[in-house]
Amino acid sequence: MLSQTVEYALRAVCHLASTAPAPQTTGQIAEVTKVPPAYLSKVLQGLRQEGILKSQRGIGGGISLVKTPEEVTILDVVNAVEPIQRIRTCPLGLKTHGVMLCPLHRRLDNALAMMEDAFKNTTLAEVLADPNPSTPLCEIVNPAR
Amino acid sequence: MLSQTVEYALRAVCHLASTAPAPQTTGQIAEVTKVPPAYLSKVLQGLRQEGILKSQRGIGGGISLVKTPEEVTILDVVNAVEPIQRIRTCPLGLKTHGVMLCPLHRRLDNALAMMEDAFKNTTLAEVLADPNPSTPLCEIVNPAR
DNA sequence: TGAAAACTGGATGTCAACATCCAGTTTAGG
DNA sequence: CCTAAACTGGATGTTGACATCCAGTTTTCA
Repeated sequence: MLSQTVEYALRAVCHLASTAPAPQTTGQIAEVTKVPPAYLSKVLQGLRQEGILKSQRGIGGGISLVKTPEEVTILDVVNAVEPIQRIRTCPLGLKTHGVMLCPLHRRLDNALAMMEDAFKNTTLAEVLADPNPSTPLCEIVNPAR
Repeated sequence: MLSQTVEYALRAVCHLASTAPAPQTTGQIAEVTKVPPAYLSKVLQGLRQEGILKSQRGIGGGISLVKTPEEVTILDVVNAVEPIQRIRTCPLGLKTHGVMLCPLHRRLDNALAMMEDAFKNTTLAEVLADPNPSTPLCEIVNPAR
């Protein structure tokens, strides 16, 4: 449903949010998030080009968030990697474009809108602050057993 | 977000629902739904193998719904083509499996659940009965202008 | 200033989704 | 029983997502 690349990107920014504003190297992020390092490098490049992340070369460098975790939403990250394609005109290309989606596509787009909204209303800071026993990347803080 | 194949499958079953219980040939469906005929044939085969559609060979044959439009939901069709993958265990493979999703994946799965619910609560009959000026496959019945 | 750390960009490989084509099979109806 | 209609299954082609590798560039710090 959500692409693998989106999943990787979200893991990475969540980790960066948890260490913000300190930068992390691609290797560090890859290890924590369990994303293939070579591919993560490409994903992070994309996020940098979209203005979500910034990078610093050389010793002590790495990748960090451009904004604070409070200012970045899940939707920002999703849209930077693979924008949610809302259905705005009839996919069959009929002249009924504009607001006149047929009942089927109206419903499909409503579902997309719900998802978009949910993502728009969640910041990285909220994810980090969630009163959940596991940390954002799933390592147990308070094992139940 | 939703694959092209799911879109094609939904168009096809919507058309079949509108003509139910009369069968339609692959060619007829392809024309109305504007789906590549050769590919539609494969999609319909999949839906038949999943028990959503049935086929009849020979003159006068074609494809038709197994159940009535009232009994088939959008989710039935979506799941037959490309099941919605809920997040049930930690995608990082950490030992925190079960109900212990981290805040990030809990939110992603909630979004999937919302979509799943929306699809589960809409039958083909409801789509057809929608008080919308355009028919399920977008041809205008009452042009506004 | 030089060497190691770290990102950058391009080339390349793999695989599944999307798509097409056709020979074969089944069936209705004359 | 024969022919045209219609589905079926396999082979094949195309493209983009996922993934890897490496040579090149930038930067820090000793």
